[in-house]
Order: sequence, then structure tokens, then C-alpha cells
Amino acid sequence: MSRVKCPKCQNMERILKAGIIRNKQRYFCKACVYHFIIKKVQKDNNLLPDKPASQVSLQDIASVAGVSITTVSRALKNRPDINIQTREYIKELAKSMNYQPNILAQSLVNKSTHTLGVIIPSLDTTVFSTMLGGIQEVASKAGYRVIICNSNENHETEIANIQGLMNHLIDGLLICHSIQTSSFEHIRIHIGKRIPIVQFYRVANGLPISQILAEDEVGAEKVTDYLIKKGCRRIALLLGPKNLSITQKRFKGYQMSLEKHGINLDIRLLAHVDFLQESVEKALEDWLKINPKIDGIISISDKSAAQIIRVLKKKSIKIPEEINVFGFGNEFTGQIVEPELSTFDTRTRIIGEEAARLIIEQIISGNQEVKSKLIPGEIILRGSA
Amino acid sequence: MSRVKCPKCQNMERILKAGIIRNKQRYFCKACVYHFIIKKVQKDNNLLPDKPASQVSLQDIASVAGVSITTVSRALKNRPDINIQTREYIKELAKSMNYQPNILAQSLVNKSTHTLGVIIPSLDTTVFSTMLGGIQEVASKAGYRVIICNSNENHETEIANIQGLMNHLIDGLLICHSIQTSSFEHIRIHIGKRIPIVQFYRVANGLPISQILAEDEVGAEKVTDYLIKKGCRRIALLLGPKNLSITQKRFKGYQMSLEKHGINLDIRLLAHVDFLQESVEKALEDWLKINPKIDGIISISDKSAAQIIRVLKKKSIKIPEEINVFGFGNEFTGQIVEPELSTFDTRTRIIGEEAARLIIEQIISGNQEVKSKLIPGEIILRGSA
DNA sequence: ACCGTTAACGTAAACGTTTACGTTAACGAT
DNA sequence: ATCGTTAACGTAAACGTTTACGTTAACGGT
Repeated sequence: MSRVKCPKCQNMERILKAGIIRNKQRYFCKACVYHFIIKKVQKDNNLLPDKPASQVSLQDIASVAGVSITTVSRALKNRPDINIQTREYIKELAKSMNYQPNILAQSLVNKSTHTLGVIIPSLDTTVFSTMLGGIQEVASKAGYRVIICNSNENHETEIANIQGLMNHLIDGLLICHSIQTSSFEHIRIHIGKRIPIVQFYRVANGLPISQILAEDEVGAEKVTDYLIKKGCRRIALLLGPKNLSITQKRFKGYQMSLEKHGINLDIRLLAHVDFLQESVEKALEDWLKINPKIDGIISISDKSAAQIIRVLKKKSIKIPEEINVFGFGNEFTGQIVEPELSTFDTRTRIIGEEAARLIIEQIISGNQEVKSKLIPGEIILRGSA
Repeated sequence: MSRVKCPKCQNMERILKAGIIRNKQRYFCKACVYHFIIKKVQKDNNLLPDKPASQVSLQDIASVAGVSITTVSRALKNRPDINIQTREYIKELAKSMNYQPNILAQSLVNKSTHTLGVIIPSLDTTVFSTMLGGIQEVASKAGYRVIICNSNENHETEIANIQGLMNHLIDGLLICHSIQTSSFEHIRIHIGKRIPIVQFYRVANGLPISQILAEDEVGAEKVTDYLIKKGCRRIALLLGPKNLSITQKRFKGYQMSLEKHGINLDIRLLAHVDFLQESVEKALEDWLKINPKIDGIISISDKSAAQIIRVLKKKSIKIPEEINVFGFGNEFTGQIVEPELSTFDTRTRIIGEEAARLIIEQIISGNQEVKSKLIPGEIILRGSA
């Protein structure tokens, strides 16, 4: 027989057990037909006596003011249907009570979080952190927060990130695909739903969603044109993984320029790398063995170009006399190497800014019309070519 | 007389107007004592006929399965008190209906968002984006999202960011103060509340909250020691704004080293800059005019050091023969300049990682004990010193 | 004196979860 | 057959907002 007392009728006799829930024994009082659980007496835990200082809510203000929650909400939101004196009084009261609205609750009702999700492949690469800076600035000026997810150039992580963000946390998604991403089902699922998506920099072409792009094709063509005009005939091209849109476009621009100038494509002059130092150096080693010798290199990034220059100098190969080196992206690094790096400025920050602008416009207008925008870049000539 | 029909009794006679609310005329039917608003007939707007595809909720699943919401929740959360077959059935049903939980609603109930807020002064600076990378990695492995706010080195923005994040959006705040921040009331308000705060890299010392720090003092001392041992006696020190903790600590380490070696402090050798290129070059110009001549420079960052080296080379000043140059931070830039940069590696990424680890620990344990952790750095010797 | 009008409130549903607690029926032991 | 036990549900409150709609009283015109 249990030694439990019914909290309702104080009876200790006709008490039965009634199952266990979440590790707690439940009881049933036959006398008053009542189910209950004996709670362990909270022995005021030894933490600070500070109350949890739970945020003040509309209800708290309403109680103090002696009005309803609705009236408080109206006052704070400057809605009509409220007496001006009442409104001012409540506003002051709210301020004095240090009221802060619970954004979660607001978002739940309003079905809008004023938050953008951004998925980028890496934070350590200047290109990406620069774009992020652009996104951040535009978003914040428009009153949007930014949640950043780093896919770490990993396909699975990208998928997981998207799933997480899409669960009502964000109003719009900006995505720059990881190297590994080649299938895009995880994106396609979300197209046409409430949450707009914009791809930037690295994009998937088959998808009916907006894009903000760098001038990869035109840029590569212009750079190749320039090198050919300068007399180069054996121009090596450093590219990323083959599945990247960027890779394909830069190759296309390069190819078009060669064709235009009647130069045959030599596939030995193409190299695909994974952005890591070793793969860049390996590609360079291979190129240097080729005959006839190369006289120009168009790098995939300024960082890789800087690494290339470093190796070439160690081998006492003169830049630009023997080999012209061209970067891509215009990062700070290019101004530090010697000779300073000629590069194609893709206006990375602008890409981020435009991506943010576009998605915010889509969020506000509700119009998900597919737009594709190319951010014009420009050649910057310094010493290396 | 209004030509309005009461939706309840269909009467068109005894209808009165009853105020305007949110730009809509309200009516009152005397016949059936009923208030109403005539809604404009939605002329099925010309958008896509696609339904908004509102996410499926627990209620939707419950309806289909013919059980209550509670049972569905129990099934999906693997709670006890549910028949295994029911559970499996509901799980499959949920999957087939492509159910995704509404994180907002979950957070509202659970009072936890599994999201960290990070406030950093800039995204374009390598140091910060590197720390961010560390934070991101640890957070994401622990199942936390990261909301990033860029204070842009601006005090007001920092305050606004914190206010926004603290309104129930985050479970913990990581903050690296802006240059301009000298008063810390906006932080102090939140201390001891539910949401823990951890400062990293740039910290305010007076506050009773945890910190993750670089070895600024020890680092500056070690670097100065090294230069003195190498024979330098006129070592210039490039510092940030005076109010930064980093500035004060590096100066202290520098000063201690001088004292230890019996060298008098010459305040002309100190310069405070704002991280912009112009201010760095201005400081350098001033130093070069001083007599006796300087023979060493400890820079505030590797980037500034690279700029210094560039200027010195233009003036044909030999590095390290005439002037030794030391960086701080160990960024990629240091490996590109010529001569390669000697630097103090502050282990920036580790600082971010540790900050994230610490705050997550505080969130989970609920223990906000103040901890201060110094991340050991090390001198990296290359050609410039 | 009555009627229409409106200012200024309040009530309650809704957003999508989680969870304390109520309820029922089946089952084994007496 | 009765009673205690428990598996397996359901109900409803709660989280903190927003907002459609109900309600009251005052007021001015007839």
C-alpha cells in the first residue's frame, strides 16, 4: 500500500498507481477520482538567488496597466483604435519595465523572421568572406539578420544546412554551392515554395531560380585576349573542379579567345585543382615540363597566383618576361606579391551586395520571377603581366 | 442608408456603421445584434495557381492518421507512452508527407533556439573571418546555428545588434568589441540573465563575463625580447586605438621587455592607428624621421606589416638588415611578402573554436561561472626579422 | 427620447509545438 | 467478479504575439 496522499482530498487510503510517465510514478485517487503525480520538493537549488529574470511580456505590462494584452499591443505598435493618452502611458510603462518583444512569437504569428540564410563553402577564403561582407551590409541596412552556414565545400553539409534553415527560420536563402555539389535535388524541392532562393557566384544552371554571377566567361576571354595581344601563345589555365559552373565558364571564355585568334587548344595546358596548395604546385610542375614552353598562366584565384609566383621565383623564372601570370578576383594578396599581380577584378563584394538586394526584393514583393544578373568586372594591370 | 447585407440574418435594413478598423468599415446589424466587416471578394489574384504549399504541421499528420497531435508528437520524438506500431506508422506517414518541424514554434516552447549570436567588428579582416570559421565549425558540430552581426567597428551598431539578438533569438552571445566601443553598459545589462555571453579577442576587462584571449601581452614581450636579443635597441611599436584591451596589453608586454633589458621607453616609437592603410603609412613616415634611427618594427597585424615592408622596399631600406619587421597574427599574407614575414602566431582560429566551446558549455550546463582563457601563441621566424 | 455613429476598449482564435495530467480498457491476480 | 495495475491514448494549457471581431458608452442630431 502506498504512503501517498491525494493532493485533492488529502486521502491516503484509496490511492492506486497509474502507470509511469517520463520516469515519474503516477497515482490515481479512487476517493475523488483524481490522477496526480507527486512532485519532488524543489529544495531551492544552490544557485544564485537571482530570479531567472524572465523577460517581461505583454501580459506583464497589461497587468500593471490594468488593460488587456490587445491594448498593450496596439499601443506599442502604434495601431489605431486606442486613446492617445493610453498609448503614451503604456509606451512609457513598457520602456520603464524594459520590455523587449519576443521575436520568436512575433515570427510565428507573422510568418516572417526578417532573417536571411546564407550558405557558403568556406569562410577562410577571401572571396567568400568578402561576398559575405557585402551581403551582411545590404541585409542589415534593410533590417534583415543573417544566418551563416558553412558547407565546408561538402555536399552533405550543404544539404543539411538547407534543410535546417528552411524550417521556418528564414525568409530567403542565398546559396553558393560547394565544390562537391553536383546534384541539385535538395534545391529543387524548395523552388516555388514560400521562401525564395538566390544563387550567387557558384551556381547551378539548370534551376529556375535567380542568380548573381561574376563575369567568368567574359573575364577569362578578356584576360586571354590581353595575354595573346601581349604576345603569349602558350597560355596555361588553372581551373577548379570540372562540375563547377565557374570552371566551365572560364574555360569557355578562354577557348573563345583562342579560337578568335586562331590558336589551337592544347589540353595539356589545362589543369583542374581543388584550391589546395599542393594541387596548385603539382599543376605548375606539370606545366613546366611541357614543350613548347608556356608563356602565360591564368590562375583560378589571386591566392593561387601568389603561390605560383612564389614557386616561379624560386626557380628563377622571370615574371613577366618568361611567364606572364594573371590572377582572378583582385584580393589584397595581389598587391603584396612581387611583382604585383595583374588580375581580373570580379567585384566580389558587389556580387554579395546584389545577391542580398535581389533576394530582399523578392521577399518583399513576393515576386519570384527568375532573374540573372552579371556583375561587370575589369582587368587590373600590375607588374605580373 | 447603407446597402449592406448582414451575413448572419441576411437583413439589409437595420444595419448601422460601427467605426472603422484598419481602413475597413465595420457594420452592426440591429436585427440580429451582430457586428461584421464586408470583406472585399478576393478575385483570385493573377499569380500562379500553386497553393502557397504551406508546410505540413503536426495537426495535418494527426488528421490523416486519425490520432491526436499529442500522439504524433510522441511518435516523432520517440517518447514513451505510445504503441510501437503506431509510432512507426506515424513516422512513415510524416516522412511521406514531408513533414518538417517548425523550429520557431519549437523554440517558443522550449525556450531555446540552438543558435549562437556572434558580433564581430568586420568581415574583411582575415583575423575575424578566421575566428568566425573556428566558431562556425565548433558550433555546427555541436548542433548550433550561428547568426553573425557585423558591427562594422561601430559602437551604435554593436548596441543595436545585441539588442536584436537578445530578444529570444539566441541561446548565447559571442562578442568581439568594435574599435569605438569604450562604454559597456549595453553588455552589463545582460549579464546574469538567461543568455550567457563570452567575449573573445577584443574584450572589456571590467565585466564579470568569460573571455577567450590571445597572448597579446606575452606575445608582445616575446617578440620584443627576440628583437632585443638580435641587437635591436630602437624598436617601434604599431598599436591600435588606445581604448582597446589588445593595445594596452601589447604595450604592456613591450614595456616589460624593454624594462627587463634596461632600455628606456621612447614614446615617439609608439603609434596608434585605425587599421587603415593611410594611417599605417603615416606612422611609418613619422618613424623614419626619428633619430636615432629605428631598427625594428612590431606591427599590429600581418597585413599592416606587409604594407610596411612594401613601403620600406620602395625606399630601398633593407629588411632585416636595417630594419627588422615583425607581424602579429600569422596570416597567409605573411608567406607572400618578400622577405617572408616573421610573426607571432596568435592561433586565431583556436580562439574562435575555444570561444564557441566555452559558450556552448555554459549554455548546456547553465553554469555561468566566469572563466578567462589565454590561447598560447608562438613566434614564427621567417626572413623579415 | 431615441437613433445612428464612433472611440476605445476587450475577447478569443490563431501560429505550431511540447507536456502535465485526465481517461479508458485490457489484463492478471485474488 | 472484483480490484489494482498499466499501456496507450486524448485534452488542454502554455509559450508570446497579432488581429478579427464583439462590446460598451458617450455624443450629437432629430
